[in-house]
Amino acid sequence: MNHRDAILAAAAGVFAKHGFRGSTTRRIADAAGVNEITLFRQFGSKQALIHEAMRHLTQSAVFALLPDTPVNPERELTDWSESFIQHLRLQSSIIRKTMGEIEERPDMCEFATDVPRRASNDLCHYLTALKRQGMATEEFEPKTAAAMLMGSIFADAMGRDMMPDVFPQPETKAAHKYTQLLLQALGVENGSGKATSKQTKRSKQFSA
Amino acid sequence: MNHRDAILAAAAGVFAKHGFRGSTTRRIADAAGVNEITLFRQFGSKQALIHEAMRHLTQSAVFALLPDTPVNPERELTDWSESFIQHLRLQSSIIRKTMGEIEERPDMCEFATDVPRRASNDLCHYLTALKRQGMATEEFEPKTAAAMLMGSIFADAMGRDMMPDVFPQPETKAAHKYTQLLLQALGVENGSGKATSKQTKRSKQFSA
DNA sequence: TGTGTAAGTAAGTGACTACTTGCATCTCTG
DNA sequence: CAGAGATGCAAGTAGTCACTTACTTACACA
Repeated sequence: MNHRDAILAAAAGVFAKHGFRGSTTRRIADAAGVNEITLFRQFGSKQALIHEAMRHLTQSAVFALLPDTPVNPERELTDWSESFIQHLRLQSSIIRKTMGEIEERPDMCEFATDVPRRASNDLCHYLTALKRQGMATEEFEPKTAAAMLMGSIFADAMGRDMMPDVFPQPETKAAHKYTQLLLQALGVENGSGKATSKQTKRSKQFSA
Repeated sequence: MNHRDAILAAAAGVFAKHGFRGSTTRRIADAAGVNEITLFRQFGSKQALIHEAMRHLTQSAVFALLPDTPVNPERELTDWSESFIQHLRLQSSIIRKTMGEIEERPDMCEFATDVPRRASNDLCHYLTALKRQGMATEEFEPKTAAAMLMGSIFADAMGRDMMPDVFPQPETKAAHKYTQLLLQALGVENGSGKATSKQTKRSKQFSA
């Protein structure tokens, strides 16, 4: 691996563990297996290095796309939700650090908001299309519905390790459950069959 | 104000702004209008002081209670949601800092999880009662529904100032909108009678 | 008046921090 | 082989941090 890339990866890792203040140049250099001075020669300053590491990280973030026109809402939305929650869980440390430090370092804001912004945009478009195509029998605001699904997923990804008893079990089904409950609110029929099939209004996926 | 209380309040304020590492004893002492040495004589160490300040803070946190037996779900849940979101917004700085540092300082965990734990418990009980009383026509898991409502509110309180365009407008109605959408998912009849779909219903006025 | 307690002042300690300088070493390329 | 650029090493700078020591002041109470 390139020295430069090793340093960037190390910086991201150390930042995820210790935040900005805790990311000493010594720690980053040790993690990268590189002399501390190399950091300064390559990036100029600690701030520039971490800035660069964050940009590098957010640029490489990808997750599932939603189709332009809904076909099987339950499956499409569940796939998306699971991909989204997985991304948030993998990055949970770094997200928590960034959120905690955003008031002191507003320059980080663009990196922190990039992913959720794109996600919200995609989801809103999808929900609007759902509505326009008459696949939802209930009235709803796409933005509110999108904020609810994303918020549930976000809170789960951030909070479950701290208080597992507050979130639905098992962890692996949580995104699916949030998605189903949201579709229930929108009055979207249970999509286990073909999309154009039945007209029933209730979905009882939670019978226990 | 007592010197001790002034120091505790100052510590909480400085922590909310700068986090643990950024909460230097000098900053806290200045904010409290007290000599730096007084901190150490009163609390022994910086860590003990901040620990004490956090305990002091969480103990004084109160928000709206849900009734044991639901009467007017929309109003009761909306009141609760609004009180909860208001609490989270007021404490958003301190919550973000605590979340960001919880991996480095697990001893803070109990303070961070105390409020949401209590909230989740209350909400789950309420939703279970709703179900037991047959006030919800749809099937649902109380824990999933509770996690969704709390998650939406939490994400809104944490994220709106960073990306206002992602959340429903206006800010003051957001908690109400999340609550309504959740009730829609549970199949709880709309108390205000302005929903376009589904059975509209009788008066909701019941309490003073 | 004497005593105990909480607070302030002054000075300093050792550890850590970002960052710099000077010089030696290595590797790649022409 | 020669030169250039990247890297390492040793040492150091100026600053901050939590925390300590030794001494002084202010005040309450008996």
